[in-house]
Amino acid sequence: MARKQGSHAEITGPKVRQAALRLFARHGFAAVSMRQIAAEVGVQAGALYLYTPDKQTLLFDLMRDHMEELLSDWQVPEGCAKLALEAFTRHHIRFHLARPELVFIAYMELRNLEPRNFAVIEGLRKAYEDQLESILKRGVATGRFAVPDTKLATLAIIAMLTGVTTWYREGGRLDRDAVEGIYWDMVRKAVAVE
Amino acid sequence: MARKQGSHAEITGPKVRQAALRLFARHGFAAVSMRQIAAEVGVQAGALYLYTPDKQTLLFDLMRDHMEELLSDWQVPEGCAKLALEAFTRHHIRFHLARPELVFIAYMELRNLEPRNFAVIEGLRKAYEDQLESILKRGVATGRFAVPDTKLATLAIIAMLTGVTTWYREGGRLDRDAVEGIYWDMVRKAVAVE
DNA sequence: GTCTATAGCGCGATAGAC
DNA sequence: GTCTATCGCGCTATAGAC
Repeated sequence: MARKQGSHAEITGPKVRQAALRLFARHGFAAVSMRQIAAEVGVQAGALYLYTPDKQTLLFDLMRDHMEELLSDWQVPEGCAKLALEAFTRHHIRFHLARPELVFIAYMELRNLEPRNFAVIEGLRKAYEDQLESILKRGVATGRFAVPDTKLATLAIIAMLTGVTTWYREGGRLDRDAVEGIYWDMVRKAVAVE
Repeated sequence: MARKQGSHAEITGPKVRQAALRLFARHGFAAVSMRQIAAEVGVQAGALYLYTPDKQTLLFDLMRDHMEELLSDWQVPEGCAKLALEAFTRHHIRFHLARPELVFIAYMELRNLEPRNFAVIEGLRKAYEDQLESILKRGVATGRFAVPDTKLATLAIIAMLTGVTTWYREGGRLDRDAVEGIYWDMVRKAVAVE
């Protein structure tokens, strides 16, 4: 397919999303201007509107794609609930450490979504929580786990695991495998039958 | 002390802080304008500057006062590490559930602080984390707790407990005491010697 | 596809009347 | 202590040249 001089749509589109991702994560959606994003990409502000209808959609697309990838990347293992819980724990940490900026945005910018967009993201988030809760329920039903309230335990575990993104830094004291192991140890014990 | 007609400094000052608290928590610091705050208080935008030098200070004062109260409200119990950990857990949940808006702001608006203000808040946050870590270290030293890494466990526990503010609603399925008990059960088991 | 220019608006903060 | 008025600026989004 022929390409006009100065035409870089295939490159510039992703670069716009990438720049928005970095700046939203660093400064927050409301604090970032379209001019800043354009400067990061290396185009004029007006040119951004070739790649997104508006600033809100830029945010929503980042969050929706992130949540959909989180869900599609994960398959509940069938067998033993304990193995499923370990797989969930390790996958959650791996997935979140691999894309800290998206995680941060998906967590912090919910209130900047328009109501319709918010509902979509909340639905995806709920679906993800249900994955963990079903594992906990399974373990409780088979007597492998002891949790007083599966819904609350689901939220507590996800909060604990997601917190890893607030302090983990590449090249720090612990590598990713070590972090996974330590968190799994705490999760395992927290739901254990005494 | 005589009061001029139309003078309401003793009332308006706190109302400004209160309005800023509500609006920052709901929409985020960067998304809230001084005009919105003024409208909430029932004065004109210019009048706000009688009570704060600028918008940044309004945010910083809310966060600093919150963190200082969090610290001053808490005294580490001397004796048994397990009792100290239970006291910390229950106090953390009680304190956070009692002021969800301040908690939300202290957590979400760190990146909107100027560097000097950020350093102050980070210092207070670190001091609070140290309270919990010292309890965990004490328990590990006396063989009451088994945690592979006290620093990581500190952050994991705080993340888990603070997460309660994201879902707890007054008048919901569980009251505050029940929530405290359930979280304490998970924390207790997570650090337990097997 | 990207540019320049700009419409139309809201912002934080200040000045000065009352 | 609060008001009105305003400065100077930056914002999102669009129009139209190239």
